[in-house]
Order: sequence, then C-alpha cells, then structure tokens
Amino acid sequence: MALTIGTLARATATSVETIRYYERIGLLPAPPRTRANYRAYGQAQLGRLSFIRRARDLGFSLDQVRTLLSLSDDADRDCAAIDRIATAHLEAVERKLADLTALRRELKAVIESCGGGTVGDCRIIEALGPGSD
Amino acid sequence: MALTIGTLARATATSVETIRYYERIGLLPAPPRTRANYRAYGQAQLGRLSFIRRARDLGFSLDQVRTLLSLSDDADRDCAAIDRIATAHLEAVERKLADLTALRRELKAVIESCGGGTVGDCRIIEALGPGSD
DNA sequence: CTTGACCCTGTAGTTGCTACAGGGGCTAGG
DNA sequence: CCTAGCCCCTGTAGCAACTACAGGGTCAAG
Repeated sequence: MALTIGTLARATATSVETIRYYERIGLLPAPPRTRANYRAYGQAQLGRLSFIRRARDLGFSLDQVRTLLSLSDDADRDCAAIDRIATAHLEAVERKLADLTALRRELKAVIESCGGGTVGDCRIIEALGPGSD
Repeated sequence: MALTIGTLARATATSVETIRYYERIGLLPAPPRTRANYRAYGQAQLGRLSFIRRARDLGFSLDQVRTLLSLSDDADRDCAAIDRIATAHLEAVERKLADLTALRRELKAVIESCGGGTVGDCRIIEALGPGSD
C-alpha cells in the first residue's frame, strides 16, 4: 500500500533527489520508514507533492508554495490571501513577459544589423559596446 | 586618469562586488594597482565592462559573453560564429516567451476561478491539487 | 586627529535543484 | 549459498550569477 520514494517520484514526474530535497527544506513532512529504513509514503503525501509540482509548474517559488500549502490547510479561512499571492505572481509573470518582449525586439535589431561579413564590419559587436574597447 | 572600482561601477551601473566577481572568474583582466593596492582601471576596461553589461542585459549568459568577447577580438574573422550565438539566444528567448505566455494563460484561468469566498470553496487550491491531500 | 567614505581579501549565502561517493537491502537466477 | 543488478540510505559538493557580510586598510576634509 505504501509507496517507495522511486514510485512516488515516477507518479509525480519528480526526481528522487528533489523529493528528498523537499523533505530536507520542510516542504514535505518526513514519512514513516520501513524496517530497512526506506521512506514509506501514503496517498496524502502523493497529493501534497502533486500540489507542489503543479504550483512549481505555474512558476510559484518554493516560498510561495509553502505559504499556499499552509493557507490551504485551513478551509474556513478567507480566500483573499491566496488570491493575493496568485495575483502578485501573475503580475510578476507579466513584467517578465514585457521585459522579454523588449529584449527580443532589441536582439532582433542587433542580429539584423549583421550583414554577414567579417567581425570588423559586424554590427552585432558594434551594437554591444561603446566602441572604446 | 585611472578609474577606481567605485567610479567604474557607477559608470556601468554595476556593483563593485560584481566587478570583482568578473575579475575572479576571468571575464575582466586584473587591472594594475595603485600604491594603496586599489584597482586602477583605464578606458579599455570601461569599454569591456560596458560590452559585458550590455550583453548581459540582452540575456546572454556569462559563458556566451566570454565567447563573444574572444570572437570580437579578432576583427578579420568571419562573423558567422557571432551570428550563430546571437540567433541561438534569440531562439531561447522565444521559447521562454512561449512558455511564459502559456503560463500566464493558465494562471489567469486559476485566478478567475476564485469567487472570493473561503478557502474551502476556493478554486485556486482545488485547481492546484488532485484533491486527495 | 578623527570622521566617514572608500578600498582590500576571503568566505558564506541565495534559489532550486542535480550529481556524486560510499554504503546497505532485496529479489531472482545459477 | 552466492552473486548480479536494482533500488534505497546519508552526506556533501556543484551549478549560475551574483550578493552580503566580516574584518581590516587608506585617504581627504574639517
């Protein structure tokens, strides 16, 4: 009935080392052990790890995941705190998108300036420095 | 005439620690020292550091910057190697943009599902886990 | 002659893992 | 009973690209 760490890893598309790492930093509780000192996980742990992985896939930091987990333990609590974390994260994602979009534009401009000759004529290098190197 | 590390830092919007770090990893050559053992930089170093910062701002890794710097030293070389690095980086940026865009869509869907009640009703938590935690 | 801003070296911390090294256990085949 | 091959254990070190001290030295101004 109990899952070994390898089985849990395959079930959640996580590496065994990552699971042990999550335990070390207190994100996953230390499970009971078998006689051979193997970790023995139950369904609750599988659910918790799935939650963590899904949140990580959505780009939440481990610290945010920790907070989300502790908030989700209390079903009677106001949902606003959770919404605040998610919205803040969405805003961070949108800032990153804007940054990356600007970066792509600049990068394209730099690349297009290259005519294909020698480095001496290449505008990529020129575009990067102020010319005094 | 020579610049102190603090002046160079302000001129390139870099922190003093970062400049020392670049020196330690061999990205910036070790400059001559004053009698007081202070680093004394010239215009060439200013240009080189500007180049590095600009490339970093465009998202190139320090390893790519290292390669770009060594390629740019040789003005007679074919420009294709430089173009290859820049194009590969652009492709990486576009992959990242696609990933972030998908993530934003998912995140928005999760947030919109929250009606504003208690955690028990909150769809954000529900959306994250398989429900068995 | 002291204050405060700067500089020096060296080391340890950050995030989120990943990769060993060096050992033990468990099952199946010979 | 022995061995092969897989899985598990702990503990430590490494990655990128910085950042943040601690504990000192230097220098110009008042």
